[in-house]
Amino acid sequence: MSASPVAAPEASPTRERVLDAAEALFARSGYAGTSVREIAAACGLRPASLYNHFAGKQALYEAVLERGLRPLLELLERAAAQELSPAGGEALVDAVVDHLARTPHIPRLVVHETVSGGTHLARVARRWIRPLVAQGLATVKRSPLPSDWSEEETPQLIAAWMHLLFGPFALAPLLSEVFDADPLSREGLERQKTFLRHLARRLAETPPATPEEPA
Amino acid sequence: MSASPVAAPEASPTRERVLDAAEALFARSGYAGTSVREIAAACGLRPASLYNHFAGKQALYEAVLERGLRPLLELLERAAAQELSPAGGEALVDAVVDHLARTPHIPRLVVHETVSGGTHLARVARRWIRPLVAQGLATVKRSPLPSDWSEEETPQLIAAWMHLLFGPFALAPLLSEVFDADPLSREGLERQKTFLRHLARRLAETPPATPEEPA
Amino acid sequence: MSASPVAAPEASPTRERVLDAAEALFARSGYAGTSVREIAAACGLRPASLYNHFAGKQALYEAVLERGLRPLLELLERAAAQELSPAGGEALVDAVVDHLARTPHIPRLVVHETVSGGTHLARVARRWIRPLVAQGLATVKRSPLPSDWSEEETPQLIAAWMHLLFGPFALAPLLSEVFDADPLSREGLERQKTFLRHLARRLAETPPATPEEPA
Amino acid sequence: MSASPVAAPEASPTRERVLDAAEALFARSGYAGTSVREIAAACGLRPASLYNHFAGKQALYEAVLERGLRPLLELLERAAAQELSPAGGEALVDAVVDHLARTPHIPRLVVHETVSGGTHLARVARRWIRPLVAQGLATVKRSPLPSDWSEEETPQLIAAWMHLLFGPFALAPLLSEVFDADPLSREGLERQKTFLRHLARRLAETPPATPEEPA
DNA sequence: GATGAATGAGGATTCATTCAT
DNA sequence: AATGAATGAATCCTCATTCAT
Repeated sequence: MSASPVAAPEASPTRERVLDAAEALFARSGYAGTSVREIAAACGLRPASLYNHFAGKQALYEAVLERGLRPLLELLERAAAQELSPAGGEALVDAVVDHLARTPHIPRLVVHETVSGGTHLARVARRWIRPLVAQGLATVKRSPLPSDWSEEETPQLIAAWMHLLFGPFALAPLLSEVFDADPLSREGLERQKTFLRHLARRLAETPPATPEEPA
Repeated sequence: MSASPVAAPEASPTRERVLDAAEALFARSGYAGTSVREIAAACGLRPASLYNHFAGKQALYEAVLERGLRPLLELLERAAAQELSPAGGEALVDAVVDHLARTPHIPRLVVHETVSGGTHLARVARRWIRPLVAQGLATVKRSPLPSDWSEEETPQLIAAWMHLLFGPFALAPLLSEVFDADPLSREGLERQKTFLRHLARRLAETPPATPEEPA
Repeated sequence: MSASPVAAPEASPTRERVLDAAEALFARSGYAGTSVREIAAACGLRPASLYNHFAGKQALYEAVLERGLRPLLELLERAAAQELSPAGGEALVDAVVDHLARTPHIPRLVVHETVSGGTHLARVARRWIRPLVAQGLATVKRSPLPSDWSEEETPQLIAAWMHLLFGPFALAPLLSEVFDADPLSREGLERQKTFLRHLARRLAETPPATPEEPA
Repeated sequence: MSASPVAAPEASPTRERVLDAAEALFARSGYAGTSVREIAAACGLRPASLYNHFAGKQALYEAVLERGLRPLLELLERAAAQELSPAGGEALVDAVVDHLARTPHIPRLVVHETVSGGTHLARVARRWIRPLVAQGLATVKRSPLPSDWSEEETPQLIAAWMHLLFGPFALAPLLSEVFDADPLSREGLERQKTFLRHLARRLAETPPATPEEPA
């Protein structure tokens, strides 16, 4: 398989090195804020050499996004495929946080892309995320657990979890500055997981009888 | 500056027009992704003219951030100054969402800046947000309402609210694509407020006695 | 007229300087063989400055072609408008040679463009040259002079005159090398005019009764 | 090179394939307008492979010119070697048109090279064409046929035939556009040959007594 | 206050070429 | 003989900025 030049279109030590460097830089500074020169320098090449591996900056960017997003989407797909047991929510939260912690560039990349209204993610969204969300919605509707959440609120709930899961990674620089603690450190992540599990539990439980909120 | 005794030190119709255009573009594409030309075109000027009003792109950017952030910080300051009544959380959520809805560029701008590790926001954070957070933490600690949340979790809680409040604005393009509904439309915002109020209530209430759960 | 920025889209000392330099270089080396740097250097500017006057290399090229072609086409148009007197052919030949001699870059430019199958000239051809040729054909047909030339041969005849008129200018470098005499010098041009007049006379006259010639 | 005793010093199937592709592309777009990549792609190789056959782009170009020019020059040489019979002019015209029609890239290539003042053709001109022209001139002077053409006009006459022979090939794209008929089609070439024979006859014949042209 | 023109620095990309394989 | 990978030089062009007007 090494001999055939056609076989695996993506796999070569250099190619991966380029992808790694590009991933880090795109995650840090976004598409527009990253220059091909920087990427080349970061992986010990000259700019011209990158073009032996990728058709251009845009193609490189999409390859980075593709490579980074696939495992995440697969994780979510696998999760969506299983019925959500009561404890399942917490397990999923843990799994996602653990995954994101292993590829911390990706959530920042995703947020960069999303906040810029990037066309590529829009395509990914349509092809991958929408079915996922659809399945998630279906699952949530079927599951008995949400107590006082109305059906109308489920989109917000799903979006909220997205913000809660991606936000800490994407906004890590600011949070680190504000709270004097690196949220991506081992303890930071552990705390985050504990917190999100706690939150998941609280949201899944039946609320106490609400004493007729006056206002 | 001569007329209004209270207003900002510099204010002129053109200046404001430039700031408006720049705010929209920086919010859409970030600092690196926005060119001075675009800004100039968007407010009917030539690039050279912008330099009659701002020292440069960076200065313009900071002015935009400054102008956009001040009211938000003041809102939070006022909120932090009051004791948090039980219903106060919900009121604050409403107030913040309403404010952000009125300046929807700002949360996107903030997320752009934050995710890029922008140095400017870091400074703002140190000067403005940290004291705010400190005061918030103090208030939360004093307040009787948090039920089963440990002190350790308050930073996460505060950060979580930040994600929940800013996320929907920042990631609006993706959410719109995924949920087939514009989260920044009137109904979208109303739904979001309802949801967040609901969430605030749930988080503030004492949880039912959770019998088991060993870990 | 100087004050209004809209009035004359083409006219400014610098712009003309750029067009002059570009015309000479494009004529010498063709579109692909001429770099923006060379053009800039040839008119005492930096490359970036050219973009204050032209949208890009292609636009500059088309402006050169436009500017150079218009007078030539107008000359031909005026000529085509008049009936072709017997001596008219010779006068036209003289006029065209004189015109081309005054703008010797243009025929080379045209040949460059033509031999490259340039898309721009194709458009010009359709819009300008075709009607000209049509009119020329009509005139020729109406005129009594062609003696033994058949109607079928008129396209060839017209094309031949084109080659005879443009060729000496376009291929001047080679001819100069081969004949040890600059065809674009004063005497060269005079000789060329004499020759073409002679040729025109010979082609217009009725041939002597060709006795034999079987095939 | 081993098999054929007479043939070119270097010849290999691949080499010829490369030359073919290069000839077509150089003829279409000129030297500067043709990239090594294009040539390689056109003959199913990678750019690097070309360097196994040619020292570089320039060498490849010269090989193309060499290969294309040699038969043409030999044809002219043979023609020049014979006394020019009265009908010889027409026969030569036919022979040249037939030859050019068989290698239509070459005239375009020559025009490209010539109009660019290419250094290579200049060398070829000095080494090959000048002697040819010299011999042609000598022949013409000796020959009784030109009637009213003065000796001074012979260079123009020779150049004119060059324009008439090469022009239709080189400018084929434009002519095709203008006359709505492909001059390189079979009928087009036939018509061109007829026309040029006609022209040659007319130029060779003694003109009728010119009635003292007044103007 | 507005701008046309100029520009140094840098943008992405293509070029012809080399070399180890 | 063929090529993947690397690269210096050059490509066109955009950038933010300045300055005289």
